[in-house]
Amino acid sequence: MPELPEVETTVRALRPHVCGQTVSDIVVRQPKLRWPVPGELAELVRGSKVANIERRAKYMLFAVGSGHVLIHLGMSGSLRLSVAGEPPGPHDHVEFGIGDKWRLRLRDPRRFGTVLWVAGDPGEHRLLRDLGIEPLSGGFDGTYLHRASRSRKVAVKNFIMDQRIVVGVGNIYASEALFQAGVNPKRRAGIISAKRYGRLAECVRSTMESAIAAGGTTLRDFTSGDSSPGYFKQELQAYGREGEPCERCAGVIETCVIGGRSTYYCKLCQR
DNA sequence: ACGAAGCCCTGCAAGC
DNA sequence: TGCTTGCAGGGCTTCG
Repeated sequence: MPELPEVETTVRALRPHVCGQTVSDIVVRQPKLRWPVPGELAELVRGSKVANIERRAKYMLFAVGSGHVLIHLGMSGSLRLSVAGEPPGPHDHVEFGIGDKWRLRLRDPRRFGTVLWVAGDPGEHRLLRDLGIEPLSGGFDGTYLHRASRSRKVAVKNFIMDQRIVVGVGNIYASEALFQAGVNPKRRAGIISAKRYGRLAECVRSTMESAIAAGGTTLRDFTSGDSSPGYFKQELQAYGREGEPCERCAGVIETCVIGGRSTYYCKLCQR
């Protein structure tokens, strides 16, 4: 679930329920995530208010007390609010009491997610300091991509998934944006023209915006235990559509592996 | 500096 | 039915 649009959707959904509320307690059932959940987390945040929730790349930053709780959903994570009293699921590894009404739970079967405490400036944190530009920010455009890609030999799909270049683009939206832009995902990043990067940047942006508008794929229902599948899946034109007709030409969606990740594209109209 | 591969986990679907 | 295999929306780390 968690690429930029899903993380953004999560943050927007949580804010009205969580901001201004006091963290009453923390339960860590499984501290072995991507990195160990800090043992002192509970005493650091218990009794403090959540002042704000922000997103940077695919990370969420909860401003609590004197610092921030940094959360990444990894491959299989989701954050959901349950009403207090509802029993946790088998993969609800970390849980925050929010006020006296809610439980905020990190559910993450594969445990690639992250829950860390950041004491200082989050922008200086080692996980955040080298991150690239936000694709929905003003500075993200074809000129930026073109300049950053010169002499790069990686496939353009890997290039736009590189979080040091542009953040938030994961395996699904990389295929989608390249499909919309008519750019072959295997093409070397360094030989693509500025004009084509202009179109690609627009397509990355519009794909993200459409997905956010569709509500992402997580956290549709706060009070129920499981989340609904989300609407954007219906709008995918390339990802997961192997063998189906291309929506933009007479071709057929094919699949290949780039950088170890499955990739969907149309050989005919993506050059 | 860059690029490719390994690795961290569990769940699920497909194939035998 | 039950086992094995491969694959899954991420990204840090290591190696060449």
